[in-house]
Amino acid sequence: MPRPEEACSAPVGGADQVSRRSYGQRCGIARSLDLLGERWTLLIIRDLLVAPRRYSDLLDALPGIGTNLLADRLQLLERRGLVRKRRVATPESRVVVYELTESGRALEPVLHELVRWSWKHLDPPHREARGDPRWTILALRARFRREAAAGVAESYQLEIGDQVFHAEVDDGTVRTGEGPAANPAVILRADDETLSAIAAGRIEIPEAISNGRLELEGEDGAIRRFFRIFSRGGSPSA
Amino acid sequence: MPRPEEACSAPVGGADQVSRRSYGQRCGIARSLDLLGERWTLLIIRDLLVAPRRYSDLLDALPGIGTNLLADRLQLLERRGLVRKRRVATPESRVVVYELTESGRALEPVLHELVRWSWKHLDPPHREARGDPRWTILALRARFRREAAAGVAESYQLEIGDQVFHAEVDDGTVRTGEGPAANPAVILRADDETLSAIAAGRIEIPEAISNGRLELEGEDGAIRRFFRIFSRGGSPSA
DNA sequence: CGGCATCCATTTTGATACTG
DNA sequence: CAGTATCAAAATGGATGCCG
Repeated sequence: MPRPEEACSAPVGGADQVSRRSYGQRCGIARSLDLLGERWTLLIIRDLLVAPRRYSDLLDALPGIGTNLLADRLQLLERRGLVRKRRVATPESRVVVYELTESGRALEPVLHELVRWSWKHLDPPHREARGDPRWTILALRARFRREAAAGVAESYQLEIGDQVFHAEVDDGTVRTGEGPAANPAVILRADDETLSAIAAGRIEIPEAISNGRLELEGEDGAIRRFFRIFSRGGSPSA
Repeated sequence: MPRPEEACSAPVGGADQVSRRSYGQRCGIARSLDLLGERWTLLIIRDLLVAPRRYSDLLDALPGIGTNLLADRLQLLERRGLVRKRRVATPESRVVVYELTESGRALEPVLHELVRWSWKHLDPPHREARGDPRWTILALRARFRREAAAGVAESYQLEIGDQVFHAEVDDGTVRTGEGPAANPAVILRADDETLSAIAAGRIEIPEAISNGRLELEGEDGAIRRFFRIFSRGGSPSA
């Protein structure tokens, strides 16, 4: 006997599988998870949130995923309208990058809440866990407090391990990205483990500085602003 | 060759499986998904958010889960510290209920963001999808705006289909639950499909009233307050 | 009955090999 | 580099059985 939910799945595409498992519930959470609940999906979105990436970049950033699964997830995400595949013409050859659509980018608040939850309610990560500075940038964004950034317009440079990122704050908004900042008011240097521990609130800034694990360059006022803007508290619900 | 992540999983319990799949990443999102990413897990938490429930209640609310999986998920959630099993002594017999721990309840903002995302970025649900008024109550909570509730202290009664719920607003906080409100300033009556569509912003309130799909009792001022408090906008990120 | 444990058919997944 | 193809291992879904 065929299950009722599958009976009338709309025949949208061509050689579409008939049975992607759906919860079949009239509930925003269940319906979101119908699209996002499979393994790896949200992690792909996480990695694309920082910048568009190529297939092989994603493969590197997601150890264990397996080439077929990555291809499958990207196709699904594309059909679901969360990811777009774009051909970028470089001098030598044309490259394909995957980038988030607006719907995909709109998942950032969901991921912020997950990160915040992990800070408060999970044990510290295992030492052998793999890190990536881009994930730490996302954690930084989860600490962004719009109110504290009102009226501020300056940029910060973050040197995490051997990679350089920037955060441009402009009156209640942030934009983060790879590469150096144009005219940074603060330059922050730390290894990824240190900075992610600071973001999670597991170590204090003065402690990290005196340990030599965190280095800061810039005027005192700007440094204070930076830490006020990227400080904890943003959670809206009680 | 054994995978590195599995090499040193702490031998916590007794007959614990060695290999629950972990992403093995130093990233709050990945680590949260290590605990929450399996199928059904977040839906169980969703259902427990409204009120503690028994095994068979959950089985009813989650069609398709299968008895073994529900038992498995509940055990996992208990070991992970998100769910607590409690024996409640009733006159006739002792009953076991599952309830969220504080860490479990702390996931509510994550679920709110998922619901909000679904409103904006998903197509309307299929007509044959199964609904449950409790999910609609959660959607209502996702619309709660603390600022609009500042200084307000009154309660509302929601009659969804044949079930009755209450929402008590008290100066920037809400408490929702099953059963009637003590002294409701507003009584709202609608079927679940209507109210969930209103919550998602798919139909307007005046339209629903003139269709006879939504009924409101109470003073005009209180009704306006209700819809101001439970209105859209709460998303903190840009 | 409520609360699982067991068995088995399907799906998903992980890992590797292979191709344009 | 950007994927398919293939196949073994694990997770899931469904039915059924057990036990206070």
